[in-house]
Amino acid sequence: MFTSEQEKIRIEKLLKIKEKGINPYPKRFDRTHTVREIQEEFAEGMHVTTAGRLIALRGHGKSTFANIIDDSDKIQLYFKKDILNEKYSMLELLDLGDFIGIQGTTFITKTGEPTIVVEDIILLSKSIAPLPEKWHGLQDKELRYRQRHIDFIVNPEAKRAIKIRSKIVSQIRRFLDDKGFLEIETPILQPLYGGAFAEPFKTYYRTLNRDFFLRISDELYLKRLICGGLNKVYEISKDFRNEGQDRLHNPEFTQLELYEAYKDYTDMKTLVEELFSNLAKNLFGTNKITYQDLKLDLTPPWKTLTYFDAIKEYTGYDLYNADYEYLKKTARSLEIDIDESPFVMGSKKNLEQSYIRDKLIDKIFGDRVMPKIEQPTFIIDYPKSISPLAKEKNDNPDLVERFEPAIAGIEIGNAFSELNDPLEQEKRFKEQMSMREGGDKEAQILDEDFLKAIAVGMPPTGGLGLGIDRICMIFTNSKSIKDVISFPQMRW
RNA sequence: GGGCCGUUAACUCAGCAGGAAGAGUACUGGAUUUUUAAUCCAGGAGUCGCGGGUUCGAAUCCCGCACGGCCUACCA
Repeated sequence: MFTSEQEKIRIEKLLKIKEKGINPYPKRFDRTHTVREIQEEFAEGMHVTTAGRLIALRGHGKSTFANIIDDSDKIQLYFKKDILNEKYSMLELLDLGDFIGIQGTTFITKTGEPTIVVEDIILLSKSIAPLPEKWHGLQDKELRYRQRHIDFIVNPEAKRAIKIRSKIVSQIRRFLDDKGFLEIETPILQPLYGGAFAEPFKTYYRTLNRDFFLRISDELYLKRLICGGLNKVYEISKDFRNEGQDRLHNPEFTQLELYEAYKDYTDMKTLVEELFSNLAKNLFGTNKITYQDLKLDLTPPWKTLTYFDAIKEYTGYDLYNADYEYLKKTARSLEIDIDESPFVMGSKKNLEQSYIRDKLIDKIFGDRVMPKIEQPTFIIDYPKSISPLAKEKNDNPDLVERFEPAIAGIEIGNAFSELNDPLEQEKRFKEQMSMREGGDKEAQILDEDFLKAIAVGMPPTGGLGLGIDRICMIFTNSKSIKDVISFPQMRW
């Protein structure tokens, strides 16, 4: 296991330490200060006891400089033989990567560096496997994702993204809790999967002798809670989709879903705006952030653009009443490879013409419109056929009360005025089922338990889903979703 | 699924008109009591991703495979 030259050398040192009667892995260590506290409160002459990982050693014979790092804060240590006496030889048994505890007194060197002159030293944990090179760190992306702990040690940016993510999630909880929402956990293992268009991961539950699915969405269970009289509910947790991976998709990802009774999608818009500027202010103290090369302003109100106006604005084509032949022509002129798309080829299958049409429009939207929307924008009023859980618009039954917030070309969520008419919902499910029979593997499945729940009665309800990973990408300026996931999915 | 690129020391990388495996960091030994990418001297460290082929000779050329990255496709 530990076979490299350097590992063997370190193991020899470890044995030597044990021979000397020193425990290389003691149980605990009391600090008077963390490294951060020392840096923040720094004054010359402080007596401190602190600990951290040794990351640099500069020996000068009878004196040695070192740096320790704790969390993300560093400090310089100064070891002198005539202060430490026989303990100075302890340095010979230390390696970069070891955890040490020290007691000493602060001072400033002649070059101006806050430093601790060490009066006592204790080994807290011996490191066997060496850390990567100090200038370049760990560059290899495969190693960074597979050995994420090392990535976090040597690449401060990697750790920063994960820390900001934690703050975002806890701030979202605080924001919603303060508004009186209840956080509720619903099943991850589900006998049926619903609430989104996606292929699921499948598993098997022995006791019940049947297949289960990892959820693709939390939607239908949360809405059953609304039917049950819980008026403001949310859930933050993993959903799973058995699909491709790229810079915006990981097979398991974190969603916030929330539902609020007596509200509609316009209320959800306000909530999104409020949440984002709350996050921005708490994290950075400003609504203006930079993502990649884009300067973004999250200040409410955000721009609102209808789905078809957005298509017109970014492609130049008005597709609202376009027939299928015109759409195909448009798709080709936009260089969208429609022959590759099973839905477009669906004309060969037994699918509704209008459904194929709307799927194709949505492909044009996803490929050529969404990526171009830079500033925070609500895209509203989606076609009904691709929104089977949303309420129709009053003035146009072909469209629904739905929006997707877009930032920096990234779709970060989805919201509707939730459909609560059981008969209409049943009709929409049946349409989905016939699309499924026609070959659309992602069409939604009729969920009788859900239908029965809204048949008992669901109040008017606004619902919202937000992709937590993508929000974290925006706020941490990460180009890939992998950078905001502690352990991204890799082949084993 | 497709395309392009990558895989050489613990890390970052060179070497690829085929001819004895290299550098920096890290490591080992020595010198050095204010350095901070410390410095100076000496040294050790490799299944060149795996398998096959061509060749007198392959890290280098050819084929296959594995893993990864980027792009693309699929995908709310």
